This record gives sequence, structure tokens and C-alpha cells, in this order.
Amino acid sequence: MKIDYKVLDDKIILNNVESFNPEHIFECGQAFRWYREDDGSYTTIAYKKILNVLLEDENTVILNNTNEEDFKNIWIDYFDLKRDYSIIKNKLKGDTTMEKAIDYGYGIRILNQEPFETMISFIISANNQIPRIRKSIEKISENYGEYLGEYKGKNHYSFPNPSELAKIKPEELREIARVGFRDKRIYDTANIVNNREFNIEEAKNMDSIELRKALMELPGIGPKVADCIMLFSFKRSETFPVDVWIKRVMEELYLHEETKQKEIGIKAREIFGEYAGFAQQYLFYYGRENSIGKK
DNA sequence: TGCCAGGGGTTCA
DNA sequence: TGAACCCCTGGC
Repeated sequence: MKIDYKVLDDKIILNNVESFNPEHIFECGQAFRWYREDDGSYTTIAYKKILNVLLEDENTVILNNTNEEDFKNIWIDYFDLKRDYSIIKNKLKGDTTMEKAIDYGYGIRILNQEPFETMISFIISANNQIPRIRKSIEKISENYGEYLGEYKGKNHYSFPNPSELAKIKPEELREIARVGFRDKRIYDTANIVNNREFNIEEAKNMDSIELRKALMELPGIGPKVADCIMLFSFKRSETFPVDVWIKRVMEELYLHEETKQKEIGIKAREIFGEYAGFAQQYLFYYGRENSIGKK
């Protein structure tokens, strides 16, 4: 798929983009490190860069604070820009529910995030709340990441790499980042990744069954967290993470009865097939923003 | 004001 | 299968 863009100063201007809305992308639950600015744009930290994303108009997106080299090396893949989302949408629009969800979150794209950061972030997410998860990740970055600079009046830091985080003792993580009982899980997983017992580069080449199994052997990673990591940082778009929100949405809109988590994952793959991961994001955003299934 | 439930699940018995 | 779990916020 051809990408229509031009470079202007420190900006990349994306023209004629379909399916790209920063609000949908960042607030559909896949990422934690973004900040909504006063002008409605989003500033995000990834791959040791500070990037600002503005929806200029219906068909134009501006990537601020970057350059063509980073665009080609990082952001095209990060934003999944080579993928034609109209194909996915057409494939998924088999029922009125999904049609509504897609119309609502039409600008969602699944980001390709950094595996290690994604692993730790979703370990933190267990039995936790989004504002607190974000705070913990921010504290970890501030204290153990690299200073990247200031943007729009705020200092930004990279997420620490495995060798940096592996050094931090559980007690300190708990104290500084307020991660609670997840402290040891983070410490242990960071060390396992750091000493290559779990090798991220090798993991990229595993088939999905093997990868899921390997991830679930890590402390703090169960079925749901493993699925999130696979979908958001290992490009496994057939994966359908089942959290409490998706459980409610699926039960209310598709299954019409109480169903076990594992069963929901299986049914979802039957219904949505190879694009189950995209379906999950559309449903999550639609369901959560509209409080579907909430008692 | 103060108490209590509940949260992007995982782990351990 | 079920209880426990840090911590924090929102609701009463």
C-alpha cells in the first residue's frame, strides 16, 4: 500500500489517510504512554522518541517533532501504515453490532509497540485501573529511563530497557512506582528477559501457539496479558484478548449468556477469524466508551 | 469525614 | 475453583 506523505520542517504530513484518528488509536486501550494536549493532539513516547500526532482534518494527519528517517524506520511500522484497513473493515462488517463498533472507532489502528515495554505494562495492568497503570509506567520511565527532552512544557523519558530495569529491586519498584504486589513479577520478568532466558528477537519468529506458551511461563503473564502482548507488540492480529470489558460486551452483544473467558476467546476467533484482534479493539473502544454491559 | 467496594488478572492452595 | 492481592479513587 502506497503512503502519501510530504516532509515539512520537523513534520510529516500524511495525506489521504483512511482509518487514522489519534483519539481512537490511543484511547482504544492498547497503549498507555500518551498525553492529550490542549489542541486535541496526542504526544506519545515510543522507541526513544517524542512524537506528537495531530488530526488536521478528515484526511490529513500531521506527525510533529520528527523527520523522514524516523518516519521510515519507526513510525510507518508503529502505526501499521502499510496495512489497508478497509479490507479488514469489509471483512468484519458481517453483522450490525460490528458495523456500529467500526463506525464508532473508524480511526483505530493497531500499533506495533516495543515488546519489553508492552510486557511490563500489561503485567502492571493486572487487577489494576488505567489511571494507576499509566502512573506506574510514567514513574518507571522517569526514574529508570533515559531523558529525551521537553515537549509542550513537559519532560519526557524513555521506558527503560531490560538491563536497566532488571537492576531495580522489587521493594524499590513498589515504593517508587506504586506497583504493589506486581513488584516481584516485574523484577523477575525483567531479569528473565535481560539474561535472554526469554529472547525477544527469537520470540518474534515463533509461531503464535509457541509464543503464547513461552510468554505465559513468565511471572505475571497469564492468558489475557499474553494475548495483549502478542497483539500489541508481536503483530499477532488473530489474537483476541478477553478482559472484563470484552467479556461483558461479547456476552451482551453476541453470546447472550454468561460465558467463560477461555470460551469467549474461542468463539471470537470463530466469528471474526484472522482479524479477531482488530474486532477486539473496535468492540473494546465501542463498549467501554458507551458502557455496554456495565451493571 | 470516613468507610468500602472494585479494578485491563495472576498466582497459589 | 476460589481467595488473596497493593493501592487508589469514587460513591455513599
